[in-house]
Amino acid sequence: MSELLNFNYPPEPATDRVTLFADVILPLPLPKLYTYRIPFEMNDSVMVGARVIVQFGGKRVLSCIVADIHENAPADYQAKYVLDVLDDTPIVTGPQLKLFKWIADYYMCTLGEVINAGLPSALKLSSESRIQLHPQYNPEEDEIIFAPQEEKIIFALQHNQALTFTEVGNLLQLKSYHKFIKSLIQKEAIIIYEQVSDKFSPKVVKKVRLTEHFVQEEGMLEELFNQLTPQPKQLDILLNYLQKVPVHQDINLNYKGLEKSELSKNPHLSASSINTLIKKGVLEQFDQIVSRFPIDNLQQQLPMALSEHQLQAKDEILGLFKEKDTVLLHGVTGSGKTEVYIDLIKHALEAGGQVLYLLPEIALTAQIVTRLLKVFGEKLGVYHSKFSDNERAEVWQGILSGRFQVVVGVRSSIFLPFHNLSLIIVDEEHEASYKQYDPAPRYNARETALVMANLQGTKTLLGSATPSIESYYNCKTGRWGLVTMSKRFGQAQLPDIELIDIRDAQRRKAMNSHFSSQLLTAIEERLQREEQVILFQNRRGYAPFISCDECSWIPKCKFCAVSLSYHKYNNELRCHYCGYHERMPHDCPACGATTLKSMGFGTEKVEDELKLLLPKAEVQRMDLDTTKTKNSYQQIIADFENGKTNVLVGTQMVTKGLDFENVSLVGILNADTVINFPDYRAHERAYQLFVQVSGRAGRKGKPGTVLIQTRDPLQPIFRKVRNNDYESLYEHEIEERLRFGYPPFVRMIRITVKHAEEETSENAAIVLAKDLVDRLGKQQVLGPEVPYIFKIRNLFLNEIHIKLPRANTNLKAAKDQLAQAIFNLRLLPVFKNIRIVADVDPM
DNA sequence: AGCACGCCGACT
DNA sequence: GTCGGCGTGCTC
Repeated sequence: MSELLNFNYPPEPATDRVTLFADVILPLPLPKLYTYRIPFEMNDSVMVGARVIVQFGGKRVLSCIVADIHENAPADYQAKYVLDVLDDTPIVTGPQLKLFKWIADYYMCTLGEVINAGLPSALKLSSESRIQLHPQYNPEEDEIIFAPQEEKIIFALQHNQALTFTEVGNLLQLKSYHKFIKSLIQKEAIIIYEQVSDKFSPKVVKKVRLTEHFVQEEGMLEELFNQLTPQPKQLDILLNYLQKVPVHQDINLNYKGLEKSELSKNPHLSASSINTLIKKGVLEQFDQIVSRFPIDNLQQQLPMALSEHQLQAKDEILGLFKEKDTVLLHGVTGSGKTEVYIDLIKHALEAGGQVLYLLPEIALTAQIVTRLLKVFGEKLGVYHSKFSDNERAEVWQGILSGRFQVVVGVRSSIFLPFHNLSLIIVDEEHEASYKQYDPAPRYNARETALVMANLQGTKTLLGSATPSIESYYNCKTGRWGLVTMSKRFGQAQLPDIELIDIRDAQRRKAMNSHFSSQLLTAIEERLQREEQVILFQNRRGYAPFISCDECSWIPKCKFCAVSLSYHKYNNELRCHYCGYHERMPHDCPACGATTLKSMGFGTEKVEDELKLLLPKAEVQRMDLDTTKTKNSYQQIIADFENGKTNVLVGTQMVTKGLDFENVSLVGILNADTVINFPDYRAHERAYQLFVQVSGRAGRKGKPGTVLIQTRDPLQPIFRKVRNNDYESLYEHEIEERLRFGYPPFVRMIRITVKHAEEETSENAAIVLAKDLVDRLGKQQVLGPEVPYIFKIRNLFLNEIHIKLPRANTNLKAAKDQLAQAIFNLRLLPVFKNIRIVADVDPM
């Protein structure tokens, strides 16, 4: 859809007496809604939740969402007119608008930012200013004197319908081309118009079918055969068509027709003879909108019958849903939670509602999608960040039209236009990736899901083998229901977990670089038995930093306060915070020595060394660097699945959702970096990570082994992981959180103050913190403090933490105070350019 | 977020 | 004298 839009919309004569105004959400980080006047003839077509086109500012034309329609004329300004309506039904539903509002309020961002994150950009419209020749301008007759540049533009416009501003710039090889455009407009040789194009285009296939009267009327087909006998090629096509579309068996099959490409891919049948048949009126061509999610070759399959434990869990969940809105399913890895979900989804669908099944990015794999497609077929929509924009828009429209009733998706699928949810599932509920950190909205999809469930009066099921402390606390206090599955599915047993003391191994000279001989031997054994191994190292790249042996020089990022990581495959030093990279120097830039040594180790080094130590092993690495291209992830998984690789080395990525039957050993190369992370959640995370990785070992009959290398084998967390003792982890953690005042006992807001000058950043943080103490009380404000990484992208950081007791706090009031304090700070001229980010419930 | 307006340095 | 740098402020 594209159309010319008149700039100054002329109001039509009043045919309808009511003057309506629309408050719209612009897709910009603006704090409030903007009010536009609805032209009378659009009174009936403008709807809340539909997109309209408006002019915003001097020339920008934007599409935006109507949030409200009313009759209150703005008192202090003249409202511009709504230019056009894009949708004949709302694309944002009522409950969604309420949810967006909640997100904006709770996470302290603007509605525009929520819309921006939520809408696939194919549903957002882009406008680009274009120029074209003035309709009244006649180059032959009108004698206007042009500058040479202007002549160039006119010439170009005589050969092109229109030019965008950028194109004009390129044409003239000039940045300052606006004056020529301005002058041409004055001379009435050109006009400017805004083209707004709707980028969403459903996928269309060309199909053909027999013209109706050949199938409707008796004997017509025989006659057609006779007619076509002299043209063997055309007859061939007809026979081919009838073979693939057996009209004689069922007349209705003809209606669906056959893809044109399906016919022409047969080398004997040429496209031209197909076209001849179309011209003759034997066949007719038509377009059909098709799904971008083909489910061909997938047989609908009934889900496996639930085991006794699964049935029991399901019944418990349904029982608890009668009294609680939220239930946590705590099931050990391999206990078969997914089957329970599938069963519950079926149950919810039968009740006639929609279902949202949330998964973290790395857990949403082809494996799980295939499994769900087999059960739910065309009813299933998949929403993944790797999908193209059109595909995402298609899921959006598919939910609105009722085509998709189940959606499996990542964090951002919480924004989809559901209107009739009957169940939300949040799997791997503890995952930190449900929280978006940058940019705004800094929302947590798990929390947002609970709010959405509440808005739509439905239930939420959270699932995890290692629940977050906060969620478990909610169960303990009785707010949520808790269902536990403690048995692994089938004969699968929990893996045997062993610790390897690195220090001891070093003393005994039993370390081969980063591998203990125990781990190496174990890997070799598996290779001999043709079993597979997963190795986990929580760091990508080759080495986290390098250092000169002579002078101890360490390369640092120019823009961030971090050392550069060494990536061997492209011989680069790279900053993991801003992406800055440079070539690895040959010798030390500080002292000239050729003694640069890599320190520490990442996945790349593990892969490298393992290949040297075990030359026979097929080693593959899976981390951010090896999964950048579109299909690389699937390829790595496929190679591992069919046994082409024996050892998979990777980061977090290898810990989630992958089920490989042949993996009998999992190795954790350095557990200490995970445990000693400076954060109140470090132990919780470490426990989750170790349990999740361990879960990859030994499925279906074979008990697996997990080897953990550590310098501190007495660290209590290992005992808890070995004994699968979540309760004891929880008891310990919740006590600490109560004692030191952390969630779930307080709500935290992290405020980051950023400025290019170290001192200004610090001063602003001090002033802000002081103001916050006055407003909220001394107990509630911590800091400011300089974070461990004190500079990112050339901005110096300072942090303030606000802790609001969960009980007896007016959260809204506190956030208003915070917003006020930030606003006031900016009023001071020194702090004009200060950037402040508030992160509610940071992870 | 853009995009205009506005006030200071290096060029025809 | 102009071009063009980006600081600041507004957009219904």
